[in-house]
Amino acid sequence: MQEVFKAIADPSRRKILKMLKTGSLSAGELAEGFQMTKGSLSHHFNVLKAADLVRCERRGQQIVYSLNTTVFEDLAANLMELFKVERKNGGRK
Amino acid sequence: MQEVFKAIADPSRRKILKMLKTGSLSAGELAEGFQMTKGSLSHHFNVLKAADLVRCERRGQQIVYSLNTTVFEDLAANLMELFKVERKNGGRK
DNA sequence: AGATTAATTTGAAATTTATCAAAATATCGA
DNA sequence: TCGATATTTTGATAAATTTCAAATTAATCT
Repeated sequence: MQEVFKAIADPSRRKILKMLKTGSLSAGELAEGFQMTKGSLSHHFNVLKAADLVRCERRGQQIVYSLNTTVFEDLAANLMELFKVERKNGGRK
Repeated sequence: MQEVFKAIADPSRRKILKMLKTGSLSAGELAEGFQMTKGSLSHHFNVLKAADLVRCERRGQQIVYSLNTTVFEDLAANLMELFKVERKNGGRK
């Protein structure tokens, strides 16, 4: 979970996540939204992957990234722990 | 909002927030939960204050910290933007 | 096989962050 | 006012992060 918090702490990475909200995009398509080099962006992809916030899949010559929303639930729960008062049953199964 | 994301990216700071969930605590009381020096902790307090996640108030010799939950709503909304699909009315007034 | 395109990895420089020890500030009580 | 206590601020250092340029890997096409 620490890796998730670290991942979303960077504005560029949050922008990547937002871009992926509407659907999968290749590394190149994502790069069009940024000034920085593809190499730098690739680093950010790695951080997002390490946090399991995105998945990637090779499709021919390109690598397609997509959002992994399952982590979001954990993040939301974890965030609740920081602020919300305990409930009898925190909504988990 | 960037400052909020940065603030919660650090485990020590998240621990501080959790400790304050149950109620206000002085800098010294908070320090008891950590190994690091009071100076280092004070730095973390500053980061949390900059993000407006905590408020502080001098009470005699000590300085008492408390959670500011109003930011939480903004954070939650901002987080939704990263993952959730848009709604007609995102719940804001 | 060689050339081209798409993306990642590596190595290095610049910046930021976390931490400590020591100095400074502020309040209280004798 | 002086001494003790609580906390912050400063200055320095070590570690992590961001970024670029260049080298590398992988797939496609002729």
